[in-house]
Amino acid sequence: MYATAQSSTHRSANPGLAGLASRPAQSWPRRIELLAADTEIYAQGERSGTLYHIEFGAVRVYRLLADGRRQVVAFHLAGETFGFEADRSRSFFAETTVETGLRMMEPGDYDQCAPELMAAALRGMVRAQEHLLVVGRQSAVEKLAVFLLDLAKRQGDNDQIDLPMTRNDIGDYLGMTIETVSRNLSRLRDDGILRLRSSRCIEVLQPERLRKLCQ
Amino acid sequence: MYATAQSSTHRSANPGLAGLASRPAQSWPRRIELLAADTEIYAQGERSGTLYHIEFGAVRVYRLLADGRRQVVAFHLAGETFGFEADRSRSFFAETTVETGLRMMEPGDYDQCAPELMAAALRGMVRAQEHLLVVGRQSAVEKLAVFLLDLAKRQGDNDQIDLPMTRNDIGDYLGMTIETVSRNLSRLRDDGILRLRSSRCIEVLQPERLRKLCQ
DNA sequence: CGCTGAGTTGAAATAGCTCAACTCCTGTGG
DNA sequence: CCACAGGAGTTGAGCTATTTCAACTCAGCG
Repeated sequence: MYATAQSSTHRSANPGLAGLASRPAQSWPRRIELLAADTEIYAQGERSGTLYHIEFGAVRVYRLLADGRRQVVAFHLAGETFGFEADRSRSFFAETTVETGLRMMEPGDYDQCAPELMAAALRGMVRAQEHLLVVGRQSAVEKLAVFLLDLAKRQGDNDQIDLPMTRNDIGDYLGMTIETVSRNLSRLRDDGILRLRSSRCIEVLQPERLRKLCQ
Repeated sequence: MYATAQSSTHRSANPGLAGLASRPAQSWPRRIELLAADTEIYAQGERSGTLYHIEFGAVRVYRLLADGRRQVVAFHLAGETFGFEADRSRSFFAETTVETGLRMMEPGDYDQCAPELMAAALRGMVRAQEHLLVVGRQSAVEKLAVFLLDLAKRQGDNDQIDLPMTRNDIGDYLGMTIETVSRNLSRLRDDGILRLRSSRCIEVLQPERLRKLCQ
């Protein structure tokens, strides 16, 4: 299931920019684990502790309700670190969304409490709370606009956006159905704001108008 | 605007139980600042750093959109600590929802990085992400059930729940309108699950049925 | 005792959901 | 290299939960 890798598709242009702090390279092991798309990294209830640094690819972190409804609480892209938990056991599931290269780190003890870990944890909290505003208080188009601009920024502010996840993932991240995602992307396309190069690649034609949609 | 206090209404029965870790008493100053209801504690953009420990009362932490839509990202009750930020400046607003007693602490430097602060920050992140599931993926009744059970637990699992906030606050916390909050509370009352003793006090008549609603 | 803000209830409007049909990739095997 | 199968995405039509707008009640307070 694992293999050591040095190349893959879906590589992000700009590691280090993104959400959670990137860490000094020497503290991460050399070895990169290559995981296929849709591979489980950890599951709710498992013992927590291990942190992960994404070399390339993307990861969804999510939670489930009993009846299968799913909320993706975060996507993590190349250059980002994830796996922080408050407890000894995982509160969430983590899976790759595309072929992904990971470095793993056993932080020994959280109480060692490196400042960078603290910073990353705090950033994770703020990101989650900002996401709450989007999910709770914005309309479908607004949600998509925020999502796309966030992705664009994390990929180095190209007007070409790579979507390393399905419409289903996006829907479960933004709290809406796959059909609503699709319809509203089409709407943004019809308005001349986006061009849908392929289902996994979007070109932003009018960034200002997209930005205006975020409020 | 401030005064030193030793008593107030809306005191929570069970400090220390709640969301963010309570800290060793000696690290907090003796002095309690008394704030009236709806008093600003800090605003978005202000310099961050200060942490707050709630002696009694309640606080809402929220974010605004340009057009005034509001998302309450967290309520904090007696015994809880709040004020963590990832940045040098505040990402959120914090206000009292009722008359509240606070102790303030300048943590000098976050990089000192006490393990308890790390733990509290991580719990904050997990709470926010769990809240995301509720806001993004649950129906109005389900949201209210989760909200009430959470409040009950934090108040010591009485079947009497004190609501130290308005319907507006609740709606902005759960991502719904004040009318939907009201209608669904009435519905739970009509179903015999709740008794609305007053607009700020709810008695849970059938906890199991309420729990079942959460999925 | 009446005023005011909070909460409740009703009716109509609507954004997003559900169900269903259809298209379009993509990748696999002949 | 092509054909075809299956999954992912799109589009349509009708439905429904929630919102919006409005009227009304109630509790607390000067």
